Amino acid sequence: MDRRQQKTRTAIFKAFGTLLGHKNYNNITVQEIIDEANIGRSTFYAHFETKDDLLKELCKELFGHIIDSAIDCSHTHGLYSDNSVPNSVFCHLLQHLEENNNNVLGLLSCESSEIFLRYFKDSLNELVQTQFVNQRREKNILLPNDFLINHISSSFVEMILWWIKGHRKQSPTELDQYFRAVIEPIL
Amino acid sequence: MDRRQQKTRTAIFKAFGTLLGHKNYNNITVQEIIDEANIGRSTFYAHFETKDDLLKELCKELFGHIIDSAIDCSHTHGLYSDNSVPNSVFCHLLQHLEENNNNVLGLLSCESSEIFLRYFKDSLNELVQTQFVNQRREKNILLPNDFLINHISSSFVEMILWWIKGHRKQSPTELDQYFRAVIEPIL
DNA sequence: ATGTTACAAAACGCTTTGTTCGTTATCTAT
DNA sequence: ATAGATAACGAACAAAGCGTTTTGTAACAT
Repeated sequence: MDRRQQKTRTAIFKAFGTLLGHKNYNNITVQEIIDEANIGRSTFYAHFETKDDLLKELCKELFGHIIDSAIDCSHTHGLYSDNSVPNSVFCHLLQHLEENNNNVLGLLSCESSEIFLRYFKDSLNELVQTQFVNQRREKNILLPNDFLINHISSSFVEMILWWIKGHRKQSPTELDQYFRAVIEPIL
Repeated sequence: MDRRQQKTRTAIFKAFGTLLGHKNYNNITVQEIIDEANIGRSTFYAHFETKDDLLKELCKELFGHIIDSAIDCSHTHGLYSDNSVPNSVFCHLLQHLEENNNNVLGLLSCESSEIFLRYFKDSLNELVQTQFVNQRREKNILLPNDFLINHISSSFVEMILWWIKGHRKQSPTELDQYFRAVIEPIL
């Protein structure tokens, strides 16, 4: 792919991320993104139809990578197959988050975090679907499968939100413990 | 209070609700609200500073009533004090929701439901805080209190979201069972 | 009945949006 | 190295939406 395209694309993403760091999504204008990215107006619209489109593409890249990495992880040393740390996809996810490549945490911490968390949850749902189908016991036979999946990924995402709002005082391992404590009893 | 004020206020709320029924919040213009409510432009701005302000006020009225009613309920026949149905604040909440006064369900079902759910969760947090403090056992001594509260109200709200997305096939009683099944094991 | 207050309607300046177009700079392939 | 393709620039544009102001009218409370 043309280097120029790649350059402007990342410039836009970076500028967008920077702005999100100290402004609400709704209050960011396209012009601000353009200025921050130092590109021409028509160039922006050549890459993205609207601001919403930019958001969607950013999320696609962001969470696409995260989930892919999680799936890889679960393939290489299998879910719950041994007790070595990290022993769950979620713990792996948490550590991946704390490494904070691509400034994921910055985006999840910003005023408009809700938007990203919602995308995040959708991605997670697919992951949980593939990972937890075989984890069910007789205990919860009365619970519909999709309810359970929704509950698990929601709990994870909302934990992240809580974690961030509390200024990330806990380590990934601690969070993983909390998460297990509320999820494993119902599996 | 002046009858005229009350009339326009409710007219605006109603128009806003109608529009939200088939348009995304972000794509609704003030002018559309004005036309739908059949009022003058300046009148709208005499009542609400912005569209966001209108949203906030609507949520305040909506969830204020719901939570108040829930608190009343818990006072009158006490939480978990007897086994009569409804025996939990949440079951009461669910039934209250299904009665659907003020078109709460309509708003929670619309494209912009996320916004309302977020307000809903904030209100719920306070409720859970007051109701669940004494419910803890030694079992979960390792879990921070605010984590638990967040987990409980998040789970409830996300269940509602799941319920609505699935076209509300379950009854309040069923939902209450699901909710207990994922919450009580960790208390 | 009277003073007060809310509403309607129109016009206003301003900001933001998304598009167009001619020019310039930078790439890729040969 | 060069030619042809393509991306970026930048200025200008119409259109849409916002929030304010003003003037006149109707409804209200007491």
